[in-house]
Amino acid sequence: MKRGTMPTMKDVAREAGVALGTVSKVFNDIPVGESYRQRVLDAAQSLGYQVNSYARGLKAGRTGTAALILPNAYDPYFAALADNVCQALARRGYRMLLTVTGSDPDAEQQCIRMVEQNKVDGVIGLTYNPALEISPDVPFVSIDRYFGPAVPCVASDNFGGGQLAVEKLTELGCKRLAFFRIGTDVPGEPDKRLGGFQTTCQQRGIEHTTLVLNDRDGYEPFRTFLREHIQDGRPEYDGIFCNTDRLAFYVLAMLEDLGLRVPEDVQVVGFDGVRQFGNDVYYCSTIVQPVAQIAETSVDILLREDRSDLPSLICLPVAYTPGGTTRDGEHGQ
Amino acid sequence: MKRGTMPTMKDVAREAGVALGTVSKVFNDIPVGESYRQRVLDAAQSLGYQVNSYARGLKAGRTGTAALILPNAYDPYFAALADNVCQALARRGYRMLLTVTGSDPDAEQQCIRMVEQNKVDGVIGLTYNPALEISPDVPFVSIDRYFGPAVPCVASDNFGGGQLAVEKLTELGCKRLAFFRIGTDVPGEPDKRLGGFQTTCQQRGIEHTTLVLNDRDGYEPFRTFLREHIQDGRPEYDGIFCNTDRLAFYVLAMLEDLGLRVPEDVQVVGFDGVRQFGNDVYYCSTIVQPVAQIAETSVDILLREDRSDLPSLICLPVAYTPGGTTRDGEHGQ
DNA sequence: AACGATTCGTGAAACGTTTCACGACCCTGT
DNA sequence: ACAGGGTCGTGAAACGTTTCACGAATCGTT
Repeated sequence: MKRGTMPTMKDVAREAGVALGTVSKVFNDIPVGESYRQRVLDAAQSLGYQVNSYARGLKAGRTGTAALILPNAYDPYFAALADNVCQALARRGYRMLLTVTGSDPDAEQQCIRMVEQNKVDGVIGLTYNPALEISPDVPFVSIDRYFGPAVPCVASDNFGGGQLAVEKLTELGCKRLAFFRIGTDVPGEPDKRLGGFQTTCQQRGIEHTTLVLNDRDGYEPFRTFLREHIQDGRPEYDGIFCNTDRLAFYVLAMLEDLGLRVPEDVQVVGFDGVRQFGNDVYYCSTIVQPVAQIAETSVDILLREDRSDLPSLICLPVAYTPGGTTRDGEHGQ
Repeated sequence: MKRGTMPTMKDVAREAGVALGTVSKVFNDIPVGESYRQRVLDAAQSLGYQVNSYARGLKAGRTGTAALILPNAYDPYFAALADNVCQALARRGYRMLLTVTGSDPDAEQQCIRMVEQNKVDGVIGLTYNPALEISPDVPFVSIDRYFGPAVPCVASDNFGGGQLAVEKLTELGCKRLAFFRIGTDVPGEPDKRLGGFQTTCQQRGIEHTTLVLNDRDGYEPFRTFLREHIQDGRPEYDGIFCNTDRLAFYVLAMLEDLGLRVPEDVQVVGFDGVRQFGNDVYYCSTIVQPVAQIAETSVDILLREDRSDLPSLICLPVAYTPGGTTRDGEHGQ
């Protein structure tokens, strides 16, 4: 970056014949006489002046940048989040610093530090690290993970999602339901999907079971479960609610391997709302998380002026969407 | 962000009993006597000092941040790019500013401006905007789009990819090949996929045709083409090379609708290497772009010290990967 | 017509770094 | 023992903004 070549506020002030402070005011939307404002704008235009946001950041403390911390950026749900948060921030004139941590606790903590050190105006984080230290110096909004009343958390209505899944599977005629889940056991909001499932099943007297695995168990126990629960060529559990779409895909594959037909023999519902390439077609029936709303709300809370009375948990409504790929009726739901 | 609460270099200097400049040197890896260095480090540790990168950015001109500009972040290829670029930058101690433009030319130009104004150290851009003005003040690396000899471009070997697709389809026994493409006609590197396809077909005397559509045409012409090229229940073109995986998915769906079997009746190869959730399973047979290498190389060139003799175009090797979903053998290839 | 209140542009100080000319100190060679 | 050269820590100046106390100008009131 060539230096000395960029015009500064001082140059603009000289060109416009006004004081330095006046120029500053113009670029900070502080009321200034219209004729002055115009002169400054013209001068800035002709000089090609642009505010140096590092000088601004240094002096004013606000930098116009917020950070988003994600485990990774390739998972479709996270990618959608990154996209929407970026747009929501841009709409408010903010830039987005994206950091992927690989879910490594050290890396995450390091990222938070980097971010503090970088003096971003705020941090939105989706992290499963239970021991994460969040500096009280930087506004923080957590997604999908409740850190306690002091840290605002935005999440889907995971409990309601579990409930919805049960309702839909029931509507589709399923009699016996199974809940599948794999993943690190962390105190995140997504845990509540199980709660919603169980509670609703119990309330309605629906036969059900759950199979919750750790990451290290791998997916095979699901296959074993499915294989061992076939009677007379038909599955004992005719409705399967998977904790994520990803798991749902595996389950669909396993069912096919086992010769079970979807949806004739068994119905499958996932969670997340992973779409094909951003259009409105979903790979499988799923509880869709309102990603755009999550992003918008998080940004909204993050940038709120009055930080004295922030909500501690915001649950956004999910929706059931039948799967329909372009391969019409493939999953049949 | 509370102010006045953060310790500064001056505080560290006082605490350590050294001069301001010495502290600065320690944090810039400029040689300093070991005893001094240790004293500074200890003092910084005990005060919880962190370099204020906005002050650094202001004074030194380097900010430790690079920007990545993408049309969006949800497309799997772009998402993978964002992920890998972020990691590559992090490995070098840089942060990544991500901006999504929605491919709107104005937005893109606006982003470039914002980014200049933000004084990032460099910009990596994937943009199809032919009229984009790139400021010579900021180091720029283009991905997938050749702007001329003055702007370094990193891309997959798209021509080679086209060639590879023809070779693989031929190996699989295909006799007549079709190339499908949809998307804005821009002078990007991906154009060369067509060139590689055609050239190779001609060289080897393989019967072939191409069907290139504009975005506004939609996908239906492909369906029409496929329907009109069936004879005796078998497709006249038994090998289809699609410009992107996305298109390949549509084509697979259309083939199924038309009652044509993959791979018995017709083989399909896509381009990009879209994976399921970051593991090594691909949805369909495809020419895989080396995303990690593209990211690494782009960052490498962007941050190169000596900017006097930069390459103008770097093509990275692609690989053919048979599709295999977890739904074993679904696409059969 | 004169005075107080209000509005609004002014310019210097400060933000926390990096950089660089300077000088203190030490080592070597005669 | 002294001069010359080299090493290395020092501290002031500068980076481009924002902020704020100040004073000039304007307006309304008595």
